[in-house]
Amino acid sequence: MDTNIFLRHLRSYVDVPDADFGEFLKLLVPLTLKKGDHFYRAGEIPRYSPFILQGCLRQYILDESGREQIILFNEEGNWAGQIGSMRSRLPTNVYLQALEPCQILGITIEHVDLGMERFPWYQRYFLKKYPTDHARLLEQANRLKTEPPEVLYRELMETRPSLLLRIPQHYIANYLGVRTETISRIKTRLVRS
Amino acid sequence: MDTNIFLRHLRSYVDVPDADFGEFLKLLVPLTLKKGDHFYRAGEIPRYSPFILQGCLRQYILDESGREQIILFNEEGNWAGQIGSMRSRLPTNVYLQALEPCQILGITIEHVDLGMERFPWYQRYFLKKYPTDHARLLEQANRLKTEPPEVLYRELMETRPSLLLRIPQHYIANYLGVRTETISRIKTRLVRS
DNA sequence: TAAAAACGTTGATCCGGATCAACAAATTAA
DNA sequence: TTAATTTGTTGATCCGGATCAACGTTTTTA
Repeated sequence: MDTNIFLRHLRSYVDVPDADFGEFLKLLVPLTLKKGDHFYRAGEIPRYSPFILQGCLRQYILDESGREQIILFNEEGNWAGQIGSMRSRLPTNVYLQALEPCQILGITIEHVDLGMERFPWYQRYFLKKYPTDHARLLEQANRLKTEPPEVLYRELMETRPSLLLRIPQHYIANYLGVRTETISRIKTRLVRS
Repeated sequence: MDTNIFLRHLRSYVDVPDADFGEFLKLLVPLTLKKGDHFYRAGEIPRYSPFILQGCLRQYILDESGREQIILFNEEGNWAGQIGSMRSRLPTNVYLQALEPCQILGITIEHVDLGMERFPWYQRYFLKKYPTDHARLLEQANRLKTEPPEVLYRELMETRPSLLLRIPQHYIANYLGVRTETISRIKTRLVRS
């Protein structure tokens, strides 16, 4: 199991001494998911926060009418967790599902705390990452509300081209808030021009 | 300056001993805002996180085209802050502006930490409030993207009727992602039925 | 308190995306 | 490897909200 991508992720935020990384890894447990598996469901309190070594997942909620609404996609090299829910012990209301076979490193909230006690850089990592993520998520949510779908789709092509290759198009459509037919038409429009 | 609303807010999350509250209040500083004042702007690191004793504010961002996009409205009895930005010392990218004359209790990040050391209930308050807020915000952002504006407007009438009375309608329109004319038409439709 | 600015309404027209339907292509499973 | 299921495309029609314009009302400010 190649944990290099995890080290690179951490180092994109803070300095991580080579010596620490091996120790730190002991706090996480390797897990695998089959395509379609749910890592957790709404109503549960997740046991692990998952870092994705390989694969792709989607987070979605069920609205009052029972329709799935995709909140975001997570690819390898990122966390996909509802860590807030783990910390507060309040059930989450999101579903986390593997869209491909996945290799995961899972960490419990207890080990998060342990890690922060032992490794000062891990604390700094949180301090830097959390508010940034939160802000970016809100901003993205705002774009989904205001920008026309063609702009959003072009943005995805530029910022996350891999996503468009690996994920069924109707998931993209759902995420962007349009029908899959509309994505089809956007694509032909983009090719023409 | 009536701080009762603040005590009630805290007590809606955790038990606060009467004796503690007076002490705790010393960690906050009373501030006032005139209508139109900005409490902070994008690019700044806010000095205080504001609890609103009286009044109403809006949080908005400026998109690449320079258009204002309202993220949310905050009325009295709530915090309106970008506390993540204060903690991480990274500049925020949101504007916080008073839509009415406001009475505020401001707290610095240093005093937040001090408060958490001194008052265990304040720690529990954070633990309970933060993830809940985060989740609710995301869910609301998702509704703005998926629900038709008439549904959203009716929801506002039920959940935040005071908002519709005190805020200019074009702000509501911006928040819901439609034009002010559309709100006009929704209102007449709702009256008819 | 008068003038200016901000705010809200109504009508006409236009357009983008939804919807429905039929079919094609690609995956998955038996 | 064939059948079944999932996924994607294309066309026709419809509808909700954008846009533009004109006007009325309310709030600000001098």
